[in-house]
Amino acid sequence: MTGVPVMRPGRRASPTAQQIVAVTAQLLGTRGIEHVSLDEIAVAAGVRKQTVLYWFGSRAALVDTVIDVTVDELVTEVIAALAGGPTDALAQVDTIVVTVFDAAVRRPHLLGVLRDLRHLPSDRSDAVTSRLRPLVDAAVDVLEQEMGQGRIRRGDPAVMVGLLYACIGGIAADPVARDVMTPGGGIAGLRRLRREVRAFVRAAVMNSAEGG
Amino acid sequence: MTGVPVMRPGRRASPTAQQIVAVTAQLLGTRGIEHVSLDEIAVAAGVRKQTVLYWFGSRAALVDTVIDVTVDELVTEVIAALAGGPTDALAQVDTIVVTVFDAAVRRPHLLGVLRDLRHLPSDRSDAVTSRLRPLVDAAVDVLEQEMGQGRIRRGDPAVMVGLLYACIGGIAADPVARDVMTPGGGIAGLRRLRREVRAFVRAAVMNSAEGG
DNA sequence: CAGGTTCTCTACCAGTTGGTAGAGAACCTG
DNA sequence: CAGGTTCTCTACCAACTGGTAGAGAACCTG
Repeated sequence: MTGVPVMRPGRRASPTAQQIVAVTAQLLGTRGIEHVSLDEIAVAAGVRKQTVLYWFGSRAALVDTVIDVTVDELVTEVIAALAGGPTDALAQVDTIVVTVFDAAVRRPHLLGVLRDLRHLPSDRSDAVTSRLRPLVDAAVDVLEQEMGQGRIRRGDPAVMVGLLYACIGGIAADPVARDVMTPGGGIAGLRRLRREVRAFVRAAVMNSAEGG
Repeated sequence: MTGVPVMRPGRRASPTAQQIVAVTAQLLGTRGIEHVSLDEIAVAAGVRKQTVLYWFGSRAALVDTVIDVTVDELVTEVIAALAGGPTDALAQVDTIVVTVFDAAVRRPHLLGVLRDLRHLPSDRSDAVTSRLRPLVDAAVDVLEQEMGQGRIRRGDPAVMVGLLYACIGGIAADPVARDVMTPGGGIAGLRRLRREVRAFVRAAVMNSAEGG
């Protein structure tokens, strides 16, 4: 009987706990998962360190919660965008690009958390992979189907999905890539960048013989 | 007059110092720049912590050296490959993809170090960007030139370079992307992955109206 | 009022970190 | 032999880390 297993059993949706998760997501996503201490989290959340531990039991448990919440947020957003958009593959790829791009620019911590997974124990990245799995599988299905109809360039659809993720994620969370691309920056730069990314991805995925 | 400014003034190419740099590059690149202690570095290099500090003065100075050496190594490799290959843009892009891909697979720490820059002070990533600058500029020149001749899809060449980097770097150092793409793994998987990446990048960059 | 929930407070712990201090031992070179 | 270079040794330091302990104070609910 470990007193507090992962999270306080009572109301898990306590405003305080939610506030802690939100603040922690921000901090971990922007500064790096392992580069933020419990004290910093507590201060940023306007709470004492003991309150953080009261709700989550340990730092690791808090990090786990934050990762899960963050991934779910991203997945939910993408799925919602897909549901409200057109159904042909090229347009859907475009929808994903725009959705993730905007999310990455407006709330950089979303992809920042994903980026840091390589420094965490592998069971953590496995957990994230499994949460992304339905979305990935759906994307693979769409690509495969449209490959059969000649609208999408033939190739391994899973690799295509991975490369799409790398393209979009790279521009958001990688300072090297970002500096190379947008020396100036600013809103106009971002708009132009988004246009370029869309064109790049479209060209990479499209079957050039068709010209869809 | 601070006794030891950055590195011991004597023979900078001391075998011991070189060994320390090599070992540290491995460790930092695979485990994360901030996740390796001086003691671990010393043990891995077969040396005492004081010897590390004797040569580099501080951990930060050692990290700086390692980053510089690593980036230079990567740049040198790419430039050498470009010099020995064909001169048309599409083939050169392909050469870069293959070179960086192979480097990333065989010596993952090369891109691993680049990946971690976002957790370091910005002057560090600026230093890296400036070291990459000549290579980036050369690539931009090539792309611009071939855009004019219609062999490369029109667009912002700097963004294209950034996206190429993101594609290749992403698949090498990102466990999420990698798991998505190569659930099996193995040498055959890597070979197939490389083929897919080449095709993806080629399609993204090529002017589909030509079919080069 | 009783009792649980939520949260703060002070105080403390052991472990790890980067870094310092200073002496001494090999080793090579002039 | 003298003197510098290279490296090890023991010992220590302050700062910070995640985490514990236990008391107490608000607060709401029955």
